[in-house]
Amino acid sequence: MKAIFGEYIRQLRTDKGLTLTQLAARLELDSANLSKIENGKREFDEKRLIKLASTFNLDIEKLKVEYFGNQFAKKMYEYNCSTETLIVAEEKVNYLKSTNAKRAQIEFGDEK
Amino acid sequence: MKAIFGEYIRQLRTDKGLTLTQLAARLELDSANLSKIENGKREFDEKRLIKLASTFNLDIEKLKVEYFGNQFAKKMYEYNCSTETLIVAEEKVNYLKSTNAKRAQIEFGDEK
DNA sequence: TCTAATTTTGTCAATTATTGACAAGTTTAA
DNA sequence: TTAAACTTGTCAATAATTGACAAAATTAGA
Repeated sequence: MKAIFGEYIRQLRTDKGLTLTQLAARLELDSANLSKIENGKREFDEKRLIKLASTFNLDIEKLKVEYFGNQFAKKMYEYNCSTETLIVAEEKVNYLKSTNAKRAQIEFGDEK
Repeated sequence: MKAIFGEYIRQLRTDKGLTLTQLAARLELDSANLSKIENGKREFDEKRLIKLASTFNLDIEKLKVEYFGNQFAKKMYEYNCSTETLIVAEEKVNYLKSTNAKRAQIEFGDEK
């Protein structure tokens, strides 16, 4: 289990036998900063998820699960949130989807 | 269902018959900015959760559920994350708790 | 209607956070 | 050793957030 996203990147990288410098070049960042990311001292930026996926041939959907899963876990750990938080989050995301689906229908006038 | 935290604040505020100015004073912010928060145009800052709880006599744990639940839902909606994300988040937060509990034991030398 | 209170919107400087970059250090493995 | 790989520290540049205020719009009561 990798509960820090950087650990996950390090795993991918070392499995493929890449150096920090090599992967950093692919991701367009400094190798020193990639080192910090892998060691949990900097955040990995959302905008590089796609590059990461293509570099390692990963399913972007699964990568997002890993990335945001870590992010939420970190917050919850930091603020000592109850697991109820996640149930509520699920309700709310479903609610957002349903209301915005409706809104989109109205906006595009395809309510039939 | 309130899927925007600001809507939740507005509900609390109007239920208690407070004006923006009155609540803003309690929360130590500008009423214009509180208006934006309630309308989802600015974020409510974590550091004011405690003031919010005490103003409305809310259980801080429940308030955190509401706050972070909204926050996670927003991210998931924005990035179109699968609900699998939340399952993974739960696993990871449990993992963090168990490993850091262990680490704390080692640090404080109270492994007995 | 008129008016005062309330709320909303726009703007912008100040603060704060994040990032990119580079140098200098340490560790690792041949 | 020593060269490559990795880590750490620093700092200016950039970006994001915040606080503050003015002005406009809305609402509610007289």
